[in-house]
Amino acid sequence: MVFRSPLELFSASRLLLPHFTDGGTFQSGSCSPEEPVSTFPPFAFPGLCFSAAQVASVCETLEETGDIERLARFLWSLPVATGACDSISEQESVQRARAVVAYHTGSFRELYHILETHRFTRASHGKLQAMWLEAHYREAEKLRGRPLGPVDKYRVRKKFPLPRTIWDGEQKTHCFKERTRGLLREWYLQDPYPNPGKKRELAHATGLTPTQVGNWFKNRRQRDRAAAAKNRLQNHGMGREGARSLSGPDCSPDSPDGDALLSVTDSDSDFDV
DNA sequence: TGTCATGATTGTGT
DNA sequence: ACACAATCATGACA
Repeated sequence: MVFRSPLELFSASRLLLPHFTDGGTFQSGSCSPEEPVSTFPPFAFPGLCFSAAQVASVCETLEETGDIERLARFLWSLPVATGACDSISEQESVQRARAVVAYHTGSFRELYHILETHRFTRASHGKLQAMWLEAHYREAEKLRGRPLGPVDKYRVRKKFPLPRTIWDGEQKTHCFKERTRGLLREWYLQDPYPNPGKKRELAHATGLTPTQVGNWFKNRRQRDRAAAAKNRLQNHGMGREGARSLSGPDCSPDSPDGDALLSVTDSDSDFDV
């Protein structure tokens, strides 16, 4: 019998390997946080002697097909802690496969350890980051006994930042500079619906992209409208005059909803009232 | 931990 | 294509 690939050979030999699903509990190195990362037997199946590259290739194929159970058995069959295995463990695909298996078996301690102690290339970052976050979300969810909202997830991300092994450290700024915001507010008061030319001009003046400028105006209009609606609701009982006086006579005539209550917001009362 | 302010994204209607 | 509402993401404060 000739095996054309390591995967084929592994497939043929799978009957000899442990099936952790039938009655078995595949929880190697997974059930308790204190357990060592790997409890794979030293040489579960000595008949399989793959080169490091072949092992990596099998890992990649099984990971791609999504057959996590087989991937787990294959990893389990690999030798550990012998000289020849160092080069196998060095393969990124092998570590990534171990991480995938750890994730799918709920062995989150093991997953975190793998991700923290091996440097991965950019190509793997997306998937590994998703696993890191999802694992932490699940743990937090279990702890709290209820699904996490966006803010809860944000806090989990803050508490467990991505390790640099799976993240290039690129940061995004969240708030614009005060000078930038001042400029945007000035222009908004003059025209809350700037044309593309004006947007470009403003983008140049502020150092933002035209998209950012557009987003800022969009958000601003939306929040002004929300504040106006809230105001109307509050003033409902105090008579129409009071409510009307808030919007003023020169309320932008071309505004779509006709109630553009410019800049009477909770947040920006500092500059616009 | 709840809540608010603010930048970004998404889905929908015109 | 554009404006909109709803929502997410992030940072800050109480």
